[in-house]
Amino acid sequence: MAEGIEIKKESDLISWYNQVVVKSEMLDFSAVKGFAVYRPYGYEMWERSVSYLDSKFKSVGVKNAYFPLLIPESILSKEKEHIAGFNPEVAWVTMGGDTKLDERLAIRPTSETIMYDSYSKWIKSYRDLPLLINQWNTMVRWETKETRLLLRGREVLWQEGHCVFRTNDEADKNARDILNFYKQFLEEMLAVPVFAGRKSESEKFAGAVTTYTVEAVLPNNFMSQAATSHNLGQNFSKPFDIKFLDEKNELQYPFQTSWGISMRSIGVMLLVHGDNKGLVLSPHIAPYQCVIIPILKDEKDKVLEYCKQIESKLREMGIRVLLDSREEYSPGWKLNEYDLKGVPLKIQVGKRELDSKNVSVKTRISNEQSLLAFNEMDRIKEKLEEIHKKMLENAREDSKKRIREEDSKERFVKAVKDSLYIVKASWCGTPECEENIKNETGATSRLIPLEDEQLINEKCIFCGKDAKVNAYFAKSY
RNA sequence: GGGGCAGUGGUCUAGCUUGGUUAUGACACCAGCCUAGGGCGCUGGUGGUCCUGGGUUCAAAUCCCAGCUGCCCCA
Repeated sequence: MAEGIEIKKESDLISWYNQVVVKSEMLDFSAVKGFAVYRPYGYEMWERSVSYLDSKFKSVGVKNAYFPLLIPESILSKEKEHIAGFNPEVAWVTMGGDTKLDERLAIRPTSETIMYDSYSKWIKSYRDLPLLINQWNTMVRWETKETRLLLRGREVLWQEGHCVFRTNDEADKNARDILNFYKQFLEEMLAVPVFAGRKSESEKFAGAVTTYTVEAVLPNNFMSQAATSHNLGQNFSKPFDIKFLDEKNELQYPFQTSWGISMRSIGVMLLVHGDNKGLVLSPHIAPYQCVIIPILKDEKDKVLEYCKQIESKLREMGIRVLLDSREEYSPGWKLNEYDLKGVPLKIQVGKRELDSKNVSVKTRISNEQSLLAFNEMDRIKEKLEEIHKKMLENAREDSKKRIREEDSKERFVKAVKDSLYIVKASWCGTPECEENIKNETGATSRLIPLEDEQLINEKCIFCGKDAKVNAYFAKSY
């Protein structure tokens, strides 16, 4: 069983993070660098995420399918920017048993190429469009830098949606609609507020026309990309020879999107909400929303019987509840254990509660304890909703405090270099300027707001040329 | 890509500088007793490729080299 949290969140964020993720029994390291083990407690959060998102995707007509893990090099290389972007981090299969393969096979770093190879066979007429397909799978990118549980692994659990449309407008709308689903997921399920925007030229997906992104603010003034959605234009339909005949009997190249969210989003949630006692989970994602801890001293059997009544009542209400009646652990031990695991509500029940037909309810976020009558238990449901709302609100306020508009280059460089705060500033948007910013500060542009905004300054914060957009700058995981 | 730090029963660790008896302690785990409103207590017990491989040596957890894993810094 897990022990206490020794490393504080504020003193060393990553050590703290590794500690709570492992000790809460969500994930573990494996023998291979960058490949994590997802234990039941962690995997259940992913299952809940999958089920939420899957029904969102299906609500706009997207169907699930499954494409191969391995991609022949000739197919992966068809789109030039795409292969240039991914080549350094592709893992290759070169042997089949003892035999060297004639053509090496890439373990998918993403599936645009293998899927569009099929799409070119399936799409013949405007009647075949739109084609809306998603797959839940894992991909492998051979990260050479440091890897981190959930945040940057070599194998990533995710979904990738790949849609094909007749017009650019339809494609762009799809990319934005999905981005909106991601934003809803992060806020409604994980209580993680995000900023939506688009990526700069150098940060966008290899082969995309536009990459939309949702980014979360972290407690160390980093930003983390929680999901992306790409408008691919005709950049893939042309090299992959995906064509359809329109109503006028003319051959056209369709417009495509691809979009994905990974289990990193769960990691971001842990960073945003966790504290020195462990995880803090939104009731919407928590495997257990509520744990009952019996105080088994006087009238043990009656107390236990009462606990079971409470358990079944909560279960009837559709609440995910755990009654932990193990006698080998003390109540105090259990309180600490479920704090570590982030359970939103703890219900303590002993002789006192039995006699008064009450339950004592304690929240994870504020550790406030209150008394609730047995016949008022409907309020638990409200309490859970309040907790989620409060978590989102708190995180939103915290995010805002960490962002500042800036118009002095000197302060900009210092702020992002030392992660003092996240900077929003006017910017020229060119790859050269971004490269220089990265070299000097270690930070990059994280997003450019979607709506047209008034420029903070006429000139670029860094190079002083004419500014084109406002952008957020921070280091990232 | 370059550099640095770390790795000792399940967990955290002492020992390493200066090689030498049976590898230290705490927690966890198991048995029994005892307890119970924020990590109870007592007694006894199980558990070790000292990260892996090689080298130096009469002798390596300890010194040297390489690799693996984790973390940090620089490009």
